[in-house]
Amino acid sequence: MMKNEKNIYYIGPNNLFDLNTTTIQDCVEYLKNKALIAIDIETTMKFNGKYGKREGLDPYLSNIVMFQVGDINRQYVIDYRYVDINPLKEILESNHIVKLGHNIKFEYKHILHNNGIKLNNVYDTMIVEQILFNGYSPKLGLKDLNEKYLGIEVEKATRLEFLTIGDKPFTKKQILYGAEDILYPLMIEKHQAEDIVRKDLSKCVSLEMLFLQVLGDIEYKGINFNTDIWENTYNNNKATYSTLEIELNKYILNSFKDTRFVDKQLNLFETGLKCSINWGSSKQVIDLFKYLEICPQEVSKSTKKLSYTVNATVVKASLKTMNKDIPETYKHLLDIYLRYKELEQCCTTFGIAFFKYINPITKRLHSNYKQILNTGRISSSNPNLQNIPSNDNFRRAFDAPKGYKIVNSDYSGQENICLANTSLDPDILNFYYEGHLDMHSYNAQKIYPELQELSLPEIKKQHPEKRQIAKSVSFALAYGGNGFTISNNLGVSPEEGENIYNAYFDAFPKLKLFFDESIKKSMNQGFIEIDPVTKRKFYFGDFDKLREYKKDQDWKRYYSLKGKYERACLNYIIQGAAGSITKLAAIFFRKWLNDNNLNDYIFITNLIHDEINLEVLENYTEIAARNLEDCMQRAGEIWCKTIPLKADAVITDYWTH
DNA sequence: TTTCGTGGCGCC
DNA sequence: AAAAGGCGCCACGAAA
Repeated sequence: MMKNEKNIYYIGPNNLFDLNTTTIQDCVEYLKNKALIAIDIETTMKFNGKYGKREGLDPYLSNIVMFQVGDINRQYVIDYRYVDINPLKEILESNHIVKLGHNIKFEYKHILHNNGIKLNNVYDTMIVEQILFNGYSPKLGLKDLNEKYLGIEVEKATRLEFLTIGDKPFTKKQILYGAEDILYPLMIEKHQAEDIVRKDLSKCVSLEMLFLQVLGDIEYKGINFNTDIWENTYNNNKATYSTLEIELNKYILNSFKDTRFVDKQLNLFETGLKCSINWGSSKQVIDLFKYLEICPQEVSKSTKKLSYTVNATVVKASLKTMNKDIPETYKHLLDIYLRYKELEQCCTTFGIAFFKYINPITKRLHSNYKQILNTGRISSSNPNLQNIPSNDNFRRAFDAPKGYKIVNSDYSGQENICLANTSLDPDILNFYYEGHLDMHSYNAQKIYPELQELSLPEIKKQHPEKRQIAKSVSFALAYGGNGFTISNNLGVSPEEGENIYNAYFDAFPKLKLFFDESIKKSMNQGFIEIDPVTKRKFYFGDFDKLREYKKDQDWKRYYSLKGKYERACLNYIIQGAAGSITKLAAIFFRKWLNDNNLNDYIFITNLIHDEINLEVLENYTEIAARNLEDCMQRAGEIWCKTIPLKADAVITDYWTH
């Protein structure tokens, strides 16, 4: 069905066109018994661009201008500036009527902000597209899907007109555009529906549609942020950082006066020498270290070539190996440089630049969450709240507002327990059955026969280096590493790396079998079934390329891509199950809040993969903590049937983890 | 001036 | 014949 003006009903003042006009009551009557309706809104800047690009997107900084709602036969275009949409409340909150949209988290937040209405039973064609074509890097814009499914080209200039529309009446073109924005997603849904069934992704879609509301709530509420504490941390770091920079400069001036690393200043006011190195530039520091013949090398992740590097881990390792061969003063230089680097990110990414993310209205941080990554996990941006340094100096700034407490809960050993449950390796299961806590010592004991007679605490105490090796080995292997990886990481011979690899899998033979079969299954079917509950999938989008490389005997590319896919086969099922579990836990918790009318007292403020954070009004902390743990454990039970997944909640004054 | 790729590093 | 998974943000520096 194509766009048809007869199907469009306008609700608002200024009936200037030959379009049907009607009332909000008629709209309610028409929609109230439908099973599926679509909604969309157009927004405008609220403060004339005072807050930059965010205006028009951020619910606190925008106004809704147009509100579109309808089904495939009839689309209502409402002038939100003049028409109260509250009569639609029951429909929007109904659990029986599906509200469909494209990126409907946007509508969810704006309608919540402007009308206090939380959309229920939502359905998002953008999220569905991601689920259906995960791995193919699908284009997700409504424009892209219109072209793909409907063969329709929609010009987007009209959308931009809304940003600055003010109180001007709609043009006919704008009204038609508004109607299209709900008609087309409804048509796209029909095309996607078959695919969902064919690919057995209904459960995944259901989970994500519920989880969408969780993210809507989190993004809208934001998280409390104490600028004084953050700034204090910054000032402390900055002072040391500057001191170290001066020390570095002095060192160069004293020791390398006549090199290209020192500029001679010849202006009238200053005479003397100046260190020309910008220590923040890895390129310039590499240049210096090469000159001193102390620059380590590493295979670059992007170019895959052996290149010089000042990566802190690599420099530290090289410092160890070079120890006797380099002058004391070089060691001193490297030492200062490493301390300087430690503070670099603290002063930039996690410095006062962070303040730009504070919402001018709420004074809180409202991160954007990307709902579905390849593995099924989520990501956070603007700001990224998933990579705040775990150091208290930073996390103290995420404290409780007055009258509130923070509740933090995380799964203990989430990915390890997922792996134990999917692989069912008896020796891993045994670790849990016997109630051990220290997985790395346990692994060390499995790898090294000489540790057989010791207890795990004894291993930790007497053989920390063997434990450390076991830790690094199990980490590498869970992500698809092999003997070569181990030898690289530990700086041992390839033979030794191979030995450790074999010792590890000799100790966990069922794990090896599970890994081998997972790879075989996925590589045969052309996709990874990421987890058995949602049946989320990752498709090998470049599978054709793989065949091509093989045909062309381009072995370099062939093995590179093949290896990448094989590693994904292992890693995605571990990360992915964990990701879905946390999503479901948050869904359960949101439901508990709704069922018990606790939405004004308890708020989810952040999700960090295996961790859920809340802000809770003081009287509700116990009940919130207990229920959060319960929701997390109930979600865990659905995936982890053999070894239970446990969550520990703490009630604190600031983010502690 | 803006845009883009890279190296580097924070988190799980 | 490659060689540990998933992200996002920063500064730099070259290209546009």
